[in-house]
Amino acid sequence: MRSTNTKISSAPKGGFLAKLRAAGLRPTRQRLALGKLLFAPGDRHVTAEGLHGEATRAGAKLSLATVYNTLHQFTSAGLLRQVIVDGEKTYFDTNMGDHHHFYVEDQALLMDIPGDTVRIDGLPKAPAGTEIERVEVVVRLKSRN
Amino acid sequence: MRSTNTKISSAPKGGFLAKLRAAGLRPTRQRLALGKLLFAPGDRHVTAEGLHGEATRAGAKLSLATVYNTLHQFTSAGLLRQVIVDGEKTYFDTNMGDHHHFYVEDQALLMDIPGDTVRIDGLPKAPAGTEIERVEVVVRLKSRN
DNA sequence: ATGCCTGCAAAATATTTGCATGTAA
DNA sequence: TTACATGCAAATATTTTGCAGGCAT
Repeated sequence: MRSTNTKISSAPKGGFLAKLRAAGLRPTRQRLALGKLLFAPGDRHVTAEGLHGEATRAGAKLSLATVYNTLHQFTSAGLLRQVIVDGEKTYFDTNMGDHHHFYVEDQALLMDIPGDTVRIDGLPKAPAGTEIERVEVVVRLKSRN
Repeated sequence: MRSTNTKISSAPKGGFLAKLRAAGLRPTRQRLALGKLLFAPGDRHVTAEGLHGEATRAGAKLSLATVYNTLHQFTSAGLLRQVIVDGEKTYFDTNMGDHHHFYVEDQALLMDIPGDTVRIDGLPKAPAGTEIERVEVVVRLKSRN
């Protein structure tokens, strides 16, 4: 590495650094850069590739593989949730609350639906030997031409 | 090709051949072999790789790419539906009726939930400029150890 | 100082496409 | 016969892993 004078411990993102440590993840330059992008605004939906692009444009130097690894680490640590809607790309959601999703297929655009307004009735009980982990609702949309 | 004496038009699968023609798809050896596997029993869930394995074991000679292409063609023709639950693999479902899914994550096992018993209330209306195409419910299960 | 953990290059896996070739009309 | 659609090899896209080396302790 050329020049690593960057101070890391200068209290950058409020609780985020604490969250990282609690999860046993070291606050590296890469983690902090991605964390800043992910947790700064409100809720976000990102793909690995999209986030890598953002980070790169913001001047961070990291590989796409690191973005994948970091997203999965954040997910294991309970900071992100994985959303499966597309088959091609995996989305990660910063909204950890109970909620569902709108997905506009022709724009590959993902939006939250607040969870507490939605009620699902009439589900059969889980098959023998299994238990329910989560119920996910995806409302697929197409944009009106 | 070595020996192509196989008669194709000997009325093999009841309505399936007619369906193919209606969709503008020629009843080739490969299509018929896959169609037979897909539409013979009751409802099925397959992956491209799984179906390719079955077909090969049954003695058909075709490449995995052809299986992918055929599955997509059947989907466009309205004979199959694509189900997205896993991110890694794409599943195809022969059940075209309105229904939902159980998905056992640790076994990559997909099961139908009859659609007409499930009721979903409290969904917000579709965002401006879009309309609802389909509402999908996936109940994620884990097997009890 | 040192050993665990990180980050990335390279590999693995999944899917799509371009074109030589077979097939239905 | 002939044009068009098909099926597969090769290319592409996405994600995971093994290990050299950086970092917190």
